[in-house]
Amino acid sequence: MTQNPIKQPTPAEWSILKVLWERGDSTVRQVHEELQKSRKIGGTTVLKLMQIMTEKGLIEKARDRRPQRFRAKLSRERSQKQFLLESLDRVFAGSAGKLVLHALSLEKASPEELHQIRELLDRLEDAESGEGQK
Amino acid sequence: MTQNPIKQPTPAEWSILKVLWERGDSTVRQVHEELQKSRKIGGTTVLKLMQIMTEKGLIEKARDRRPQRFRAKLSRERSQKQFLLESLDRVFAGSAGKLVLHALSLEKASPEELHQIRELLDRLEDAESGEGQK
DNA sequence: TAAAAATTACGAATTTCTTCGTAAACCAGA
DNA sequence: TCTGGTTTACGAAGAAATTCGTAATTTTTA
Repeated sequence: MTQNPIKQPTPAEWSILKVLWERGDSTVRQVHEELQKSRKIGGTTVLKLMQIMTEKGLIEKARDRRPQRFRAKLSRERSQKQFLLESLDRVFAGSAGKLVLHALSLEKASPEELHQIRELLDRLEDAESGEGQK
Repeated sequence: MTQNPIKQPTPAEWSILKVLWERGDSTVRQVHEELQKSRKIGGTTVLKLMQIMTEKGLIEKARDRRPQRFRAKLSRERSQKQFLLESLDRVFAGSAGKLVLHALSLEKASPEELHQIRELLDRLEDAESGEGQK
């Protein structure tokens, strides 16, 4: 077997992963400093969380020398996609379209992003129309 | 004050809400029967969950006569939107565009949905272009 | 190298979620 | 009305998530 059934990160774990993705491999101290900017949290709490995440396989030690550095094992993109896949069933009854429509209606996407979305949409609809004549 | 800081439903709670949304106001027994189609779960477990959900304000009694009926307090749409709003920060670092792009790339939206998405996109980009000259 | 500082391990308390057993309350038919 | 089945309340156990204190270990520095 390769990997245990991939477990979704918990909210606290997402916050740690976010730091690792944004500033690259980091020590516990660095992660702690970053998290403290947005909320009160103890240093050993962060350490413990990161130890558990290591057991779970969410992160790994980037090196063993003493101020250990950790890195996220999965890319941000991969993790986000996984998150959406699981949310689809639980929250949107499988309807990806509903999900997208709701997300768009939040009106929080930038013009550039809207443009990218349109391009992706074009590709998807093209693929769609070609489908019939296989 | 009106409402406590809206708490996201837990996975088990989503599954109960789904039943209430899909078959309308229901008794504990009815919800239980529905849930059992997809997984093993005790009757009193469902009851307890629904009692807690009532305390939290997620659902409410539709009537008090003995086989009590419950209804979801928030619409499915409202709840889904709320879910996305919270996911945005936690998972997508605020980028709604990223969220939509990932969701689309799952390629799980139907042609009709893609069409609806395009229409919404048109409206959003129109609004966007008009923006500059306020 | 010894003391101080930083880092890590360990264990445990707390909270939330999920689960259910048991008992109380209620209702419907005999 | 009595009684048996249904429905509801209550309490509590077990698992997962979050939190941290204390102690052990390692590194730094004086």
